[in-house]
Amino acid sequence: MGTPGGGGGRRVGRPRAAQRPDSGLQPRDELLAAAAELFTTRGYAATTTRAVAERAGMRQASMYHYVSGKEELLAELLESTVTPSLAYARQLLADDATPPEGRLWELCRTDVELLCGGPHNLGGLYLLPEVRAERFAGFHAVRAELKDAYRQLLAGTAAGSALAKNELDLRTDLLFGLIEGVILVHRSDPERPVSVFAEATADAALRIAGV
Amino acid sequence: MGTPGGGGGRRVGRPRAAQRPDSGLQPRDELLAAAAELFTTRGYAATTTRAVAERAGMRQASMYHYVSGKEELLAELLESTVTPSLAYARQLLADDATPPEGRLWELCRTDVELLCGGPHNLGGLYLLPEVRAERFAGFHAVRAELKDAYRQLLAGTAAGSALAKNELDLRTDLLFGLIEGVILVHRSDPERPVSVFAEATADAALRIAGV
DNA sequence: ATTATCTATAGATCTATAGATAATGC
DNA sequence: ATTATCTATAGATCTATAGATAATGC
Repeated sequence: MGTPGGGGGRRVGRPRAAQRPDSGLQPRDELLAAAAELFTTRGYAATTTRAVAERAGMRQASMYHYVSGKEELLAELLESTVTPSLAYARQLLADDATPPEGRLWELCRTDVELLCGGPHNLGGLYLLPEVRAERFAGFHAVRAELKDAYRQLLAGTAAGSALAKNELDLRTDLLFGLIEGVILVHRSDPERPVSVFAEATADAALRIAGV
Repeated sequence: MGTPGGGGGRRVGRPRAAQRPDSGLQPRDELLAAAAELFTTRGYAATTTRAVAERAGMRQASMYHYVSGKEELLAELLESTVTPSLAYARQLLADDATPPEGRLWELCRTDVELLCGGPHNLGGLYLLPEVRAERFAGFHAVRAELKDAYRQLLAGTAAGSALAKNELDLRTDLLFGLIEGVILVHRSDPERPVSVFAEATADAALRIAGV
C-alpha cells in the first residue's frame, strides 16, 4: 500500500516546475480545492483552466492528466456538496422514533452547517447559471431527491398533513428557498458563528413550515 | 419632438444587415433586453458581446456605439432591478398611517412580484459572482439601502422592537435571504402564478419575522 | 453633413493536444 | 519502463478599434 499521496516519500515522474510545500493532498484533490475557491469567488466561466492548475501548483496542461476539463471539476464539486446532506436526510427519513418536526429542524440545521461551514461558499455554486446545463443532470437528480426529503418530512408534521398537494409543494419551495437563500446571505456577514446561524435558520424554517 | 425610436418613420444611418420587424425599442434598450435574457440564462461571463449584439439585431461592433461593453449592460440591469423596490420601500417607510407589520408584508410581496414578474429572472443576476466586483459598487449601495429599509420596518414591529441589535441583524438577514432565495426557487416552477407566490412569500416572511 | 451601421482585423486570450523530459522502479 | 510533469503550440475564440458605407437632412 505505502503512503499514497501523503507523507514525504519522493514521487515518481518529472518534478513540478513551481516547487511548493507539500499540500498533503492528491493532485486531483489539489485541483478540486483550487477549483472550489476560484469558482466560488470568480465564477465558473470566468475561471480559466490555467488559473485552476496554477493555483493547484501545476502547469495548465498537466491538469488534463487528472481531469477532462473544467466541467468535470464543477460536476464533482456540485455532487460533493449535496451528497452528505442527502445521506443525512435519508437517515432522518428512516428514523421513526423522533417526531417529524424535530427531524425537519435537524435537517435544516445540518444543511446550513454543511454548506456554510466549509472553507468556501460551495452553496453558491448551485446558483451559477452554467449549472443548468444537461451535463450536470446528475447533480440535479441528487438535489431533487434532497428537496423531496424536505417535502416528505414536512408532509409528516401535524401542520403539513393538513395541506393539499399544491400547498405542500409551495411550502416546500419556500422552505428550500430559505435554506439556499440564506447560504448566500451568509457571505454578507461571514463573521457570525455558523452554528448560531444554522440554528436560527432552522428555527425560521419551522416557522415557515407552520409548526 | 417627433417619434423617437418608435413608429415606422425611417431612421437615419446605414440600415442593419439583418432586417427584422421593428421591436419598437430604442437600440440601447434592445441591447439591454438581449443582455437580460442571455445573462440570466447563460451567465454573464459565458455571454459574448457578439451574442448580445446579434440577438439585439445588430452586428457585434455596432454595440459599441451605444455602450462601452458588457459591464455597462450588467451594471444598468442590476440597478434597474433594485431601484423600483427601493423607491417603494422609501414610500412605505414614510407612511406612518399603516402599522409596520402591514408595510413589511407589502414590501415583501411587491419585491417578489417585481423580481419574479418580469420576463427574465433578473433577480438571479444578483448572485452572479462577477457582481461582487468594484465596478458594481453603485448597485451594492442601492441594495444595501433596500436591506436597511427591511431592517427599519422590522425594527418597527412589536416583535422587532424587542430584539437586541445583533438579533435584529440576524432576522433581517433571514428575511432578506428568504426573499432572494425564493426568487431563485421560483425558476424551478415558473408555472405557479406570481401573485400567489408573492403573497405566500410575504406570509412566510412575517412568520420568520416573528409577527 | 450627419448618423447608424457595416466589414475587417489586430491583439489578446483560452483550451486541448503533441511531444520532450526528469524523476523513480526494476 | 513507467510515470508525472513540463514546454510549445495550433486552432478557436473574443473584444475593441479603424475605416468604409448607406441611409436621411439641409
